[in-house]
Amino acid sequence: MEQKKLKLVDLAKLAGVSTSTASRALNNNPVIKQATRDHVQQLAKEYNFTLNTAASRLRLQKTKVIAVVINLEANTEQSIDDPFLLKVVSDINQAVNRQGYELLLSNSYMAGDDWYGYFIDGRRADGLIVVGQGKQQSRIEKAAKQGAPLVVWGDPKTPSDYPIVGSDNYLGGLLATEHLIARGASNLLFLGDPGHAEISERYRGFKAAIEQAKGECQQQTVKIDITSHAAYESINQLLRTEGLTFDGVFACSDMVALGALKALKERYISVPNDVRLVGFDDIGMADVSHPSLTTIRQNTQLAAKMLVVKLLAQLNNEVVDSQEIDIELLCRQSS
Amino acid sequence: MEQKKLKLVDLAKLAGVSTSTASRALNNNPVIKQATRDHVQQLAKEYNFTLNTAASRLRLQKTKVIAVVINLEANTEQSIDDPFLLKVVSDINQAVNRQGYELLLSNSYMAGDDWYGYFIDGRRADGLIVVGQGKQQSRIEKAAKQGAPLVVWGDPKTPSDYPIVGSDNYLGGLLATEHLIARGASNLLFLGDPGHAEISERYRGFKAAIEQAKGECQQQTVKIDITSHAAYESINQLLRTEGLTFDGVFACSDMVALGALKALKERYISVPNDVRLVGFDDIGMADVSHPSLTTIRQNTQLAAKMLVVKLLAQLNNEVVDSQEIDIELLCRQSS
DNA sequence: AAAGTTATTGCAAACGTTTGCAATAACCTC
DNA sequence: GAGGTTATTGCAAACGTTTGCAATAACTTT
Repeated sequence: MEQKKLKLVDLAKLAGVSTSTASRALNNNPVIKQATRDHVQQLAKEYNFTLNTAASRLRLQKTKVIAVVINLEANTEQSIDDPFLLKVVSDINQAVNRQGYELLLSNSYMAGDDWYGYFIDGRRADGLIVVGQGKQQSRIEKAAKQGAPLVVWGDPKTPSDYPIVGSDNYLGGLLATEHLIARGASNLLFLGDPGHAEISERYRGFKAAIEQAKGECQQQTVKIDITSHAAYESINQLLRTEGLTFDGVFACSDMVALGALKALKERYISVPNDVRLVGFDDIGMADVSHPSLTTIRQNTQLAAKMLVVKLLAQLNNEVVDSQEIDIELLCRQSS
Repeated sequence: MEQKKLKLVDLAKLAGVSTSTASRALNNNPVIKQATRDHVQQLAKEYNFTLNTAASRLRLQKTKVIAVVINLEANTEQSIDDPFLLKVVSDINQAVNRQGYELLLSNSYMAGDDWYGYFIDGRRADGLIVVGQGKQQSRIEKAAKQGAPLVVWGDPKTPSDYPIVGSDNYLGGLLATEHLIARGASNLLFLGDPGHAEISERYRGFKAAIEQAKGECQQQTVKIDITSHAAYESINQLLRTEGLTFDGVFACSDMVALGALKALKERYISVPNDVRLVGFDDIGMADVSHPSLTTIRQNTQLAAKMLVVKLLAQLNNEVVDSQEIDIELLCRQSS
């Protein structure tokens, strides 16, 4: 069953041409006569021929691979299991493939701190997509400074030497909060970690909306890790110690919102009647939860496409900027 | 900033040894004097030296890469966004890295039908982990027959030429259903697609539990795609046309369970009082939903580890079998 | 101190592509 | 049909490692 692997030279022999001709024929090089090209390609199909990518990469000095690295601080942040992040990765995977590249999935465990050395010098990938700005960007900056083709999913407003693609988080926060106010909330709670780049923009939007309301609104902020569990705990805690001191919640992510929702429901606080709740992301669960979750939808599919396009542009030595992706308020039952 | 990439021969020159010695020193080959090894490794660190993996792979004829291919029929099944599948991939990623391998994330879009040719002959990876048996296993079988080192996440009871790692789905179905009955349900509904390998085992467990109950139980089956949306729709439909004809639901996955839960809550049918509900998987949301979801927990972390171990064993020419991973009933509020 | 071991290093070939350049084949033009 | 142009092909080098084998260096032993 297991046959000897066919090499280019063998295929060439079968076709009765030289290796160079075979190579060019496979790559559809127009310098080769059409008939010869067809013949070689036909044989390649017939014999299930595949190029040895290792050899090819060595010779070409490029890999046709894009590395995706998930950039999370180990302890406190969103975990790698966060459904939104995984969705982003999955969308990037699609986008990468559509451009004929392959996707090397990586985390800091393998790559260490020297991303340029590991991926680029090591010829593991031609470029990097970093998912998650994190709180600390030194590794990204270092890689960029060394000249790694690189693009980041994060907050596009952050000034940087490298392009960042992400949602308009400020606008998202603004719209979400305006919506809460419009729905009658006047004691607003922000649930999230303003120390985190993307979240801080959402927080800025939150504050701006309250500002606009000219003192009609109270606000408070509870700083938590970006997990549903932390949200659940902190809302519970808050209700226990202070009682129901708010009637509108802007959660920095849907997972956080769902954690909060659970805590509220357990105490028979009605959403949306007693408390209006808005999340962020529009993960699959937002629609399935009951009440379904009003949220700011991030267009991850478009974002993924832009990430890849911008990365390929860099490989092509073009200069590219950061880009904001439009968001959208999805009004559902929770508000 | 961008310096010329250091090659092994340059590093050797710096160390004052030959390329061969440098190579062996880096690989910690004991034939090289300890002092020399230290010296070379020290220099490598200092100059941030990285081997060119393309060259290395060409020479060694192996890649230290494992390909993960998500094997889903395009149209009807769980989507690639399914949180459980993504969790599995994420756990595999961890396990792969822990063994010093890298992970090439792939779907059938790139690999086409000839996985052996694409991954193995093409020297893109040393072995394959296939996630999802799917309904149709021909591509897997073909790759296995051609001698691809390969291991599958799926239903381990399926007879096969290749090792399958997965949960004891039959037992899971049995436990879930016994639990429903123990909680007083007697009109049971199975929600899922028994045409799918893993689900069919869960279904077998479901039927077995009912059998045990000696005619005390009624049963019905609603065949749906494995998505929360399909579940929501079908429960809605069922309630509309037939009314509440069941008091216990075994959903073939948590996403399905959550979709069902939403439909029930919208009609003010109490879970668990009117209807007891059990899911499968234990995704993150199971705990966050309200009521929290009783479910059969799949130990994906252990499974991922076993998948990788078994794949590496194959690379080592050992013969390996399928393996069942223990499951566990997590009793929460929905039952 | 010569001969025999053993520890350590270096030479050179090989892995399988791609491509610059030279060579040949095919076609024109007058 | 000789000379010129263009279309098509092949030769051979290069990409950067790793490793079998031969060579040398460093010890032992007598």
